[in-house]
Amino acid sequence: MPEERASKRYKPSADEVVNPYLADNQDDSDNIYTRSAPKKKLGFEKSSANGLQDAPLTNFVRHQTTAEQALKVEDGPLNPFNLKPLSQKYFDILKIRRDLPVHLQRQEFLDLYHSTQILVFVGETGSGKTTQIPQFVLFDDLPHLEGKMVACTQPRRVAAMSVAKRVADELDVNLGEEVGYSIRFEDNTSNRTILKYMTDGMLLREAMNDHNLDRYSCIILDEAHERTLATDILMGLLKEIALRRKELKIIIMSATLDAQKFQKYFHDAPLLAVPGRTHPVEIYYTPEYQRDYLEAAIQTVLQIHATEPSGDILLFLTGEEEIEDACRKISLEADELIRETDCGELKVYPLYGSLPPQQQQKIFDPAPGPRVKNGPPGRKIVVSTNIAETSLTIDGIVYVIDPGFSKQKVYNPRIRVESLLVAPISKASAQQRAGRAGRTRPGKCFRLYTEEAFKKELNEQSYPEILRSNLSSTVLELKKLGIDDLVHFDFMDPPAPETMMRALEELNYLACLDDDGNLTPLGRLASDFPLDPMLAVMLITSPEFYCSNEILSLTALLSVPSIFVRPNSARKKADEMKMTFRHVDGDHLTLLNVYHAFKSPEAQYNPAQWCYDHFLSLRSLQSADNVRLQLKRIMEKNDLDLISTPFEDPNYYTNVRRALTSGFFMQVAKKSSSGKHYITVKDNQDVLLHPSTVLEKESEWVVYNEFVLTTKNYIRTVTTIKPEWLFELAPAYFDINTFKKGDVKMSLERVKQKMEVARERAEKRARALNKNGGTKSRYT
DNA sequence: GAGCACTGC
Repeated sequence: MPEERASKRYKPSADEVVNPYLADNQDDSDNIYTRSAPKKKLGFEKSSANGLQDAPLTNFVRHQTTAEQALKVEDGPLNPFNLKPLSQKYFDILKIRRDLPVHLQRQEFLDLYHSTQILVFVGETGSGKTTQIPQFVLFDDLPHLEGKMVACTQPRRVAAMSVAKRVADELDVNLGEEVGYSIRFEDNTSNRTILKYMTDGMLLREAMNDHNLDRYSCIILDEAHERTLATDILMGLLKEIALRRKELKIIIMSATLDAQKFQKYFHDAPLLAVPGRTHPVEIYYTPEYQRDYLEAAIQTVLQIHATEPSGDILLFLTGEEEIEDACRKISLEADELIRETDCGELKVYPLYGSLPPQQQQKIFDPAPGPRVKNGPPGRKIVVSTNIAETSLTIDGIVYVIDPGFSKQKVYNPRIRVESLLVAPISKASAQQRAGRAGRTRPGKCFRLYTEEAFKKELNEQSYPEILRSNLSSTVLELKKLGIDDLVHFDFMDPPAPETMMRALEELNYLACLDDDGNLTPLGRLASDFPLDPMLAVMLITSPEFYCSNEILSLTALLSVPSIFVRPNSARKKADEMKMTFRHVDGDHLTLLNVYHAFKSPEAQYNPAQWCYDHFLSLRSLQSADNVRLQLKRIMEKNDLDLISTPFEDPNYYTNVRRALTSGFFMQVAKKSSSGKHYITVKDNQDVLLHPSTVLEKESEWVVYNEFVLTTKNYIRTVTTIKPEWLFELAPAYFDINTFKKGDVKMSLERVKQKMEVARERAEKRARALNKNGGTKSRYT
């Protein structure tokens, strides 16, 4: 079988990593990113903010320090950042740190860092870049002298938290003081903080209110190769900020693969590459195309178990159902294998995002021991989605099986639908997967496709998220970030024009942007909420419908994973339980009912038990509570009233439905004349109500929360509305002249006529009433 | 009569 080393170890030579242009022209002002600001000598003669007169850093000159200087200070005895004596634990960790590959290149890093405003840094797994580089920067940037901070972004919350904790230990400070982290719902920093780990989304949020990110002297974007939406926007933004703030330093950190693309994007920024520390992984390909990759995967598992030395297996599949199915089959076949041969026990663990945390934890259980004394040891196999590719690391994996597929989000701007499709992975992904076999010792990766297919059919990189998403939120954010000219915004990968047009159009209908594309007051308000624009607009306008408390709850519920649990073993019971919360007018109102029940004293007495009994997800309900609180604070900050229609008022639920319509008028469907399906308004797509709905089939007009494209076109989470509301609440969108001829248009015309007649009658009645003096409910 | 790859504010 053909072989290939998955993890190459290399150290780039100097001419590979140093851009000659920059090296020769360090002070050339033509290069906009070369820093040539005067170097200040920053002594401590005067009393500095921290009173560090005898501080170990006294002789450090900002942006002129050397590795040697830093090493000496690191050796103690005083902590340079809080002047306390350094602990034994600190020195123990220091030894390990000095052993990391990145340590050898500290001076090289500083030289490059001094020479440029923007630096691209490439470090493979195990190089120590995430923990060490920000510290290298700290000793050179001395942000505390300027009242600034160094920021390091991560795509995931757990990473931001755990790395911050690690680095706080390494610097011998308390987490939240000199070193802290900031993620949604939790800001663990203080006025002493000089190094802040944070999610990329969090930094983007900060940029919305601080366009120059003035509180930072250096910004490090880590894991940039993952190309999250937030990282992509931040890169474009930082490219602009760099022009306005010549003294700001920027480091883009990435795994090897597309470093050149980053360099090129940042005006040929210099590159520093540091090797990683992983074990070699042998790659095996199948000699021919595998029609049934699931079957091939199972056979490979059994073959490894029967013939390979001990070591755990990681198998990548695409989704929950496929994984559960594979786990069952593997267990059955393994039992048979054990009966027939003398091989060890095989323990099978599924792993995917929606698995309850206790079950996710099980993957870390050690592999089973031998069945008989002196027999072959047992083995564990983890069958996982992409979650094991980046988010979760399992030590002890020696064998990886990669069928070459994953579920990927795709966006179709024409019908404005995001959906999940099973598609071939990229070469970069395949390499990442293979790398999972070499974390603790040399490993093997079995690719269930041919080498030819790998070379010719797989894309180099996965498509960045920005090319696969609905961008209405992003466009609103960009506008709030002060980017007026979106067409000329320098995206690393510009999204499809149609996607941008769709987003602008949607925001215009929502009155978040005016006809010239400028942010309206409503748009500015909406951008303050971490929500999809439609949800934000619904929430902001809800006080007008006397139900902002209810819409606040509903918005939170729609922003978290499904609160309904439906175990395979008890589907019927779960469905029955759901029906006890049912509101006939639809799923949104049913969600609200569940939430209210959850908040009742009876449920709060023992929420875990209550949720279990009612087939509800405690995790989702709690996170909805969390989101609700955050949104509530933003509402209060913006003086948006929190009000309810009295529950006894007949309009209680009607008001909620009207508020819902005011945000989701673009997601309305009407029953077809045959009554067999629904048609989406304006897009004229044939859709079906999702089988999970509690809605009765008679409803003529509905709003829906999601369009899901699976085996069929479904609309999910649906509630009935009155078509009259559409003209009343979104007259610009429901301009009959803009509709294509057909079913929907005809119905809308009839509704409009009826409304005319009713209006005339009402006027007559009103004139009569006025004479006699009438009353009106204030809640409609 | 079905499903929820994974993140993030």
